[in-house]
Amino acid sequence: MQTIQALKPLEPANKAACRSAANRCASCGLHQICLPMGLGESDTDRLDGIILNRRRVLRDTNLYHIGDPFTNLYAVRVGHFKTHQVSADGAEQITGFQMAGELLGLDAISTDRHNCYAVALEDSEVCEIPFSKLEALFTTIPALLRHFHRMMSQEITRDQGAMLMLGNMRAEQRFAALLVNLSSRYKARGYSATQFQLRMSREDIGNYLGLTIESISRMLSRFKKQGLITVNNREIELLDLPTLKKLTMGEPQLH
Amino acid sequence: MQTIQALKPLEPANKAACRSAANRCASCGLHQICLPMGLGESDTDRLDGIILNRRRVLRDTNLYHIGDPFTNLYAVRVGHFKTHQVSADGAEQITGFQMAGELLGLDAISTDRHNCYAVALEDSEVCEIPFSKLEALFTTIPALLRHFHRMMSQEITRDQGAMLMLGNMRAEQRFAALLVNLSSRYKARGYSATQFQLRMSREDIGNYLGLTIESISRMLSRFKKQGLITVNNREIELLDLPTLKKLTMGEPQLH
DNA sequence: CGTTCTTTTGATGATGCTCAACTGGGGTGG
DNA sequence: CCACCCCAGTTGAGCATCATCAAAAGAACG
Repeated sequence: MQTIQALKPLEPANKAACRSAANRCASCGLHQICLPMGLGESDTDRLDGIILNRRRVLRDTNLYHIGDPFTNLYAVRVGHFKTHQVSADGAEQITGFQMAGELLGLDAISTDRHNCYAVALEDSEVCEIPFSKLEALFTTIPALLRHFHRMMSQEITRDQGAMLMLGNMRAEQRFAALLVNLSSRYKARGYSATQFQLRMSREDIGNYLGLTIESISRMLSRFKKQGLITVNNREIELLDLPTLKKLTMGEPQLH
Repeated sequence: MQTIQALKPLEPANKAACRSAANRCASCGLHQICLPMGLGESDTDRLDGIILNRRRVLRDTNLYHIGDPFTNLYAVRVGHFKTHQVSADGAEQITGFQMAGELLGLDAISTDRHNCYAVALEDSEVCEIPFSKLEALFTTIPALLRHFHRMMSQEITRDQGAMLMLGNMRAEQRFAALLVNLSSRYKARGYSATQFQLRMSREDIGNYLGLTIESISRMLSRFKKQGLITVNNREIELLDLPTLKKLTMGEPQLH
């Protein structure tokens, strides 16, 4: 079970101790994906200087709730998260799954309050980035500001891609698209592109894709029967990535 | 027809002339919605100083194409735009409708190329904001940077709201949500919240909402029959905004 | 006033949802 | 250790929503 998945014990609350070498951006395996991407050594250190807290978030607990006052951005250090919105009638919509090196909280800047819920899909850790201190750094580290803008812009593009999926694709396309997407993100992080764990429940997958849990289950069975994947609970292997990629495209449109 | 809708003639290509008083941010009716929001007089002038071009975009023509190199952001000054994505199989998805005071091009920052198409829905005008010059201003006008971040963040929230709509709502809810959304945006700009023109075609509406043109047409007829709206081509009046708002919520979810 | 494009309306059907029953793994308690 | 429960997931049957196809009506434009 992920709940009791081994995590290196956190250092004592003493902040200086928390910033031992292993916790520094410079020595973090994600620093070429995460916020410090492209920064020189000294600038990375200055960014490091404002990230005083790592925070552990247990499975199924919230990193933040909608409406919480906004003070920090968070970078996922270990684990996985989902973010979700809730509509007026209480319907939930998962707006994204976040993995190591990705930022959480960008949507809160506009209103100074968080505009979604962020929940850990497994026991996870985040780096807490005080936004006001980050803003202060922007004035003296242009490269940091640049990359921050890129990350926000990327989030916009990502969301618009999700709109494309929800608005235009059939169930099978959407599901294939999610698998291919996860695959490429794991690959970018040095993990296998074809074998990984689905950190989210079938229900989460269905919700994200605008489908029901039953539909997801049926597609998993079908893909398995077709020899495209193997599944064992949440462990999945993509046996035929090229065909899955083709599936994301569906029938070519006529006009 | 909108095609021949009266537009004040543009000044000659002479840039100095183009920045006549009427064209300046300070005297623009949108400056409390648009990028200069909250800036003092002198900072507004400095922002003004980098916006040398207004650009006219005729109906059904592109402000930019996907893949175009990114050099400028654009603020809608007059008219309306739509942005759309195209998937691998050629399916189009409209990701948003933009009106006066809204920014176009934020999605291009991440890759230095535009990641969507922007098309004028009617003869329109935009203010061209050279992004590199804007970045230069950021270092000396913190309030400008702040508000820029807010606008990007707002775009993220907006897109995630659209995901909620596409993933969870039924046809009727989506359509009511669009009407209510347009209504509030016109209201924020000082126009009537209940009477306005639908600048986009039925096809555009359907595409944006993930529905077919026939479904849109049927809902318009139904709403009309129910006394919620009146429609005449693209002219629409919302007769019962409270009920429309209720419709956006659909049946309250059980759990 | 014919041509063309957009919109409306109707009839039919497929995709994916709802409801329901069943399976299997994991944890708990006797 | 087994019995039991509980929850997540799977599978099946029927159905609703919305798409598709088709045709006609209305608006725009030369």
